[in-house]
Amino acid sequence: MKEKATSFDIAHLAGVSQSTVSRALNNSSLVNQETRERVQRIARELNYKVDKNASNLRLQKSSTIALLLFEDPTSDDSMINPFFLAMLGSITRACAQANYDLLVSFQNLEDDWHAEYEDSNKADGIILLGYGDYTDYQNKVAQLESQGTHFVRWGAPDEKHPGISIGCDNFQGGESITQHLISQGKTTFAFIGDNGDHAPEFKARFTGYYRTLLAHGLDKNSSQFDAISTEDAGSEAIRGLIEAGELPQAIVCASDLIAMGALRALRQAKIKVPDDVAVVGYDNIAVSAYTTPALTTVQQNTKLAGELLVSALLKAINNEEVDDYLMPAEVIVRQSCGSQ
Amino acid sequence: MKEKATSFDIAHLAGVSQSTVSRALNNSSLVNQETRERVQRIARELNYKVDKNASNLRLQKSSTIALLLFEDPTSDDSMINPFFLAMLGSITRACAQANYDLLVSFQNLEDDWHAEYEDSNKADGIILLGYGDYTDYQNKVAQLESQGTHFVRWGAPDEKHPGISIGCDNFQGGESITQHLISQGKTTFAFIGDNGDHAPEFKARFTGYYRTLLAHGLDKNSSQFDAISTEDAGSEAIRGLIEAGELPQAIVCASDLIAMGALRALRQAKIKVPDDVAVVGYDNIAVSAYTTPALTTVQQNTKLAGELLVSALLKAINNEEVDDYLMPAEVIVRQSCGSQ
DNA sequence: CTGAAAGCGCTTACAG
DNA sequence: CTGAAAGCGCTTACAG
Repeated sequence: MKEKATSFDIAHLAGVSQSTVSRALNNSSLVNQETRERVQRIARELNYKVDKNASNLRLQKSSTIALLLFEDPTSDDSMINPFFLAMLGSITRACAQANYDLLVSFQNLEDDWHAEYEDSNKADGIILLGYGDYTDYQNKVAQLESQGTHFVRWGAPDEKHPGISIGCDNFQGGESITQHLISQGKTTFAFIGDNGDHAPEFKARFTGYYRTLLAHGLDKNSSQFDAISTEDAGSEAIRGLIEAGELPQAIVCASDLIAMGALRALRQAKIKVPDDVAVVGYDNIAVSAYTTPALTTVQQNTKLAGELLVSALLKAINNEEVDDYLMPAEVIVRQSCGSQ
Repeated sequence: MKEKATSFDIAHLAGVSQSTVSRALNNSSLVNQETRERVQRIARELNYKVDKNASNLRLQKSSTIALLLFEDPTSDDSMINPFFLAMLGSITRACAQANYDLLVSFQNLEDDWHAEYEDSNKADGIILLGYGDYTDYQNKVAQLESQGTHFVRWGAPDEKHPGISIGCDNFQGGESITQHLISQGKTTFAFIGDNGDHAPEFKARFTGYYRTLLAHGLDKNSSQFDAISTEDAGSEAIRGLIEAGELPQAIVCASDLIAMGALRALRQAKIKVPDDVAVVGYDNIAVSAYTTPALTTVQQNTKLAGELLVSALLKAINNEEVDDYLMPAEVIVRQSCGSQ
């Protein structure tokens, strides 16, 4: 393995000072064009690359963004929520476009919380995805804020949370999907998903759902069953619902993963979807188009979300004013709700 | 935003020299225990974190691994192959466990090829995932090798490729799935997927498929249709197959994505799977369990793959001897082949 | 347009 | 056990 070339090596070969090499490589207008071209040519020949550690140290920045993914503590360790994977993809692309590197870290509950990315100058800012344990999450966000760390979080704006948030309107998503079911003539409902303060996204979806029923005078025809965002929890909740007695006309699941489990449990119980009961999900993960029947769901635009998260963070890093942004959620109609 | 504390600030507060602070924080045994504890306490109070750029610069390493994902140039820009996303997840976990950071980069064809991660000291080594354009890929691998970069690639060992490879046995996977179909009594076959030198993984799967037919004297009963790894290509190929005339008893797809498209095209043509024709895929992506019928496919163990890639790279970085590794591929039987 | 010099914040060989 | 000093490889204010 060859020794790595430094700017001094190039300076020597080009017969100029090291300062001039640095200027030439940074395309400074201060340097003679002929000199600049010569230096750049030599740099290319030597396969020279600026040492990022040195340049970052000098410039006190890193051109790197850290992505922290907080997973649901109870979710299967080997499986990452497909929705976050999709987000990861779009964030990666957006970073590349902005010429930033992306440092990825999955935070498990057991891990030490290390938000040291910015403190240690490894990253100029942080994107937070997911909640993990919500109480824990709030502490972490508060800590980031108090340290003056630049960060953006995926989620709804919230007075309890400082910092910039980019999210998708879970309340409106809950409304829209419920509205769709009502317009299909459904009159009795069940909501499958946690509805507590520890799961704010699900709670907002539930609230949108419930308010819509209320507006139509259907709020008495609703039940709710707890479930975290896994298939197994969905199946479990459906078994509870079946045991509880009468089947509703429509089952609204707080996530696609829950809906997958619901479809499975219903199939096992020989209950036909959508003939006996309509089922809808939330997230529009890739799988949802392929279930039997294909799942009607609510889409969050992950491509746009990634772009917004990155551009908002970059603005924050440059100390520009940034507003929270709430994207609209869009109903994707497939077969599981009986519309088609 | 507060100024970041440096080791000098801590030295000042602790009444010791900056060298001692550095030693104390690195748990050097050279420092008095009482002093060490005092320094560490003050560091904690100030929320001090070692500046990674400075320490990396000094140590000439980065404790960071770069993951380069080469996508199929023709695949939909907004969609990342779910198989790679799964790999990404397991690599991220493995890195975290080894206390390495992970820099993620998606390389599009249009992008400049920049393997400068190690050259610029941003990463100590590189993991290559995917091929993109294969000819291009070979040049890049050769370039990495000639520069003495530490890298590991996902794929089969190959004399034409220098460097360490970790992969899954595509030849054996092709054999196993074909063997399974033959044991189900199938006697006529079609293979959907490219079979050229630009797609070595598909080619190996095809070769395993074909050799198995040959061994059973069934090689005359086989046709092959080109397709890259997308749904659309799969649908397109199936339409070609249908137009070509007689339907085989089994369709072997070179990837699950192709198989998805195949199922779609067959459904549109009112051809029943598995009653009229068996269909099998390759990869066991999450979606494959949810298609109708659920897809029989070949699994590559992504969790193990991620761990092996990371540990092999770490060994290479430490200049230890590393061997190529070829994982076995496992047939996952579901409904689409008619076995259940 | 160019060069000599300072300094970013660390780690560690050297001297005590 | 501790401190003073060198040096990792850059960028840029300063002087010319």
